[in-house]
Amino acid sequence: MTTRWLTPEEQRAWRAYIAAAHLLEDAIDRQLQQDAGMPHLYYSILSTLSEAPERRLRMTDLAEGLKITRPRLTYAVTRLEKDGLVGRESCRWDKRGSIAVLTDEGMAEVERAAPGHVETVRSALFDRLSPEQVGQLEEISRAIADGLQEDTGDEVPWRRRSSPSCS
Amino acid sequence: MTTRWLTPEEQRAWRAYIAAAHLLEDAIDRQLQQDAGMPHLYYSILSTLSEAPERRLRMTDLAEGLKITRPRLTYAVTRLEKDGLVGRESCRWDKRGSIAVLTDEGMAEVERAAPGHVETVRSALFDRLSPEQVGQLEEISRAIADGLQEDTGDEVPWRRRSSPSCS
DNA sequence: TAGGTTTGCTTCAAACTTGAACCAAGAGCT
DNA sequence: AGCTCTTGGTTCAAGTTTGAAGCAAACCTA
Repeated sequence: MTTRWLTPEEQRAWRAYIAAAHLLEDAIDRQLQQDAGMPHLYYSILSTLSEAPERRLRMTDLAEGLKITRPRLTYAVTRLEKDGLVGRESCRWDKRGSIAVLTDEGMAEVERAAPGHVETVRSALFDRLSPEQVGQLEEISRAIADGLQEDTGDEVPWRRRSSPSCS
Repeated sequence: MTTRWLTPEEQRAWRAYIAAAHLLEDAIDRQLQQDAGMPHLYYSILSTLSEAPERRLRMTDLAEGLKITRPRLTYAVTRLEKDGLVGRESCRWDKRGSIAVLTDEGMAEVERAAPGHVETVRSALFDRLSPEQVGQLEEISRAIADGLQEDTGDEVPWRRRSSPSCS
């Protein structure tokens, strides 16, 4: 089958998206690196844990939630552990399992860094968009994510993982 | 001033965006790595050069166009040069300058890899979006990019760089 | 309950990215 | 010309990411 090339509109959209994505991720990484000494992903890990029940999550769940590979998460958590911001516990129900726990220090760090981070996200993104555009962005993002996950889609509600606290 | 936290809509949009961006970039990187043995950025470099006049561009212009840092570009071009896909020329008007040139082999490689890449972009992104959404995505991306560039904005049409070909 | 497969996570080497430091060449004074 | 400041590009060390192994604990299925 002959290639369906991108239309001019699609090309423009694609290039604009790539550029914006680079610029945005850079801006956010830079701000967090400055202000909290860690890249965006690491902050996301802390932030995700801070909202989880008992501030703890299994590695795999964390990786899945953040859409990153497990080796990447392992590396990140190892560093955050060295910094004293997270700890690891083993799961007593599944001895293979490893659970990341946000320490008090980690929680404090999230709370300290959050305002600056939010301010950056706001000024770089939401201050530039109309409320309709915010909705559109969500729609578009979901469409993309849904499409890319349906292949890998472990959407099996039964066979659920162990309880979050796992304790 | 007290932090203006994200509204629930903004939070949803932000998270959806982060997830989609990760998934999309991963999918594209994976495909290109498989099919062309290089990450997305490297392909973008080749692709950008392929459309430039005389297939050549100054390093700084290339870095600016792709919104990446110069060290990153230097590293990438060094590798692509080792692979024989690009070459470097020095600019005779500005002896500091370095110009990346797409080789014939590089051009062939872009042409070989393009269909698969486009197919991936299409199936991951554009097949999922309505024409209106494509327009919205472009708008949103431009709003973000414009906002983030106005600080750094070298939007000075005079004081232009040397001619693209620089020869 | 033994054997084979899958799952959860880590480890490893190689590739990539980052920010600071560096160097040489242009530009703007005086 | 000489001096300084900026610009274009690379280099370097430290940090991060990747994909392929590796390993042990579950999960079959017989």
